[in-house]
Amino acid sequence: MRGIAAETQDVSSADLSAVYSELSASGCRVTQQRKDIVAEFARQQRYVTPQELHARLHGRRPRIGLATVYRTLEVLERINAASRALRPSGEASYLFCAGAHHHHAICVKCGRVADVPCGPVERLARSVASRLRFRLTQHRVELLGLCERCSA
Amino acid sequence: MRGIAAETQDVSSADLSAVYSELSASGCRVTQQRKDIVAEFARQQRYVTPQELHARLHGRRPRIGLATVYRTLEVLERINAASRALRPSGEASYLFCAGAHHHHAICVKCGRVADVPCGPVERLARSVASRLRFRLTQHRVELLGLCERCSA
DNA sequence: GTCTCTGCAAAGGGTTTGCAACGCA
DNA sequence: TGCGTTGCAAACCCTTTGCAGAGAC
Repeated sequence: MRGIAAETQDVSSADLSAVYSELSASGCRVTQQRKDIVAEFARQQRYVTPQELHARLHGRRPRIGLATVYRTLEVLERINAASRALRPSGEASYLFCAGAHHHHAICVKCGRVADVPCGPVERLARSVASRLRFRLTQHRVELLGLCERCSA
Repeated sequence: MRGIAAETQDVSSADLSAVYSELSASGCRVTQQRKDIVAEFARQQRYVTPQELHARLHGRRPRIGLATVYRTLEVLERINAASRALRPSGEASYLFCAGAHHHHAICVKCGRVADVPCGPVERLARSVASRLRFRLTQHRVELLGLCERCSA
């Protein structure tokens, strides 16, 4: 389990390179726009909307279009480098997050996200499902609250 | 825990009356349109979008406007007679569902919903949160799969 | 009689799509 | 060079809002 993401907004360039490789391996081009988007996206360490990301990238050269941000995030989700969620308003938001299936604990104050391993959740889901005579195919869990720092 | 909803689409008129009373108690008018919407909504026993509900009510006399369906579902959620969720597309959908906080197991084939009590979920959430040093304020759980009948 | 609700249609706002130019590989 | 990608703007579509008339209490 990884705890609350470190304070620094630096992201190891290894993480970025891994994404670029995966893009390549999936037959996608690694363009300057995609690099810029991924770098800024990874820096966030929280759920961001395409619109927010676009605003942060604004003025970049070359100028990045909103549609490109949408399309890039869609690609990142497909190669498992991003996780998509919906805000209550219906807006989409994405978290830069690689690796095996897991869940998230989200700080309602600062937005930072901690990973929740799937194991315990899956055991619970299986036990509940068997009581309901339900054949589970998927489960979603989201914990909301205050992270250690924000609850101080 | 209530299991998969019964096959019959009849809804006890007691359920409907309870909603009407709650509407009244909240200072809302119990109009013919609201009665029609609640009756059709309750019959569904699954998550439905305002648009779907409107289509089913179409041609009713008096003719019901889509905006009225949206407004009524919003009111129902406020008085705890409906639960709102978002489809991956971002569309809103509602389930007629009263009572204490709980979660849902949803059949991906027929759409029927079984209630999942909150107890076990809350225990899990607390244990995970304490490991993350997270002060939990809310949690959301959704189980997806095949109900007993659809997996046969 | 008062005040909420309704239907209609227009406005709003996030997301997607079409297309010609661009630029990785 | 070929084909995926980009920027722009228009199209989409769900949802919300404004308003005058209708209806609940």
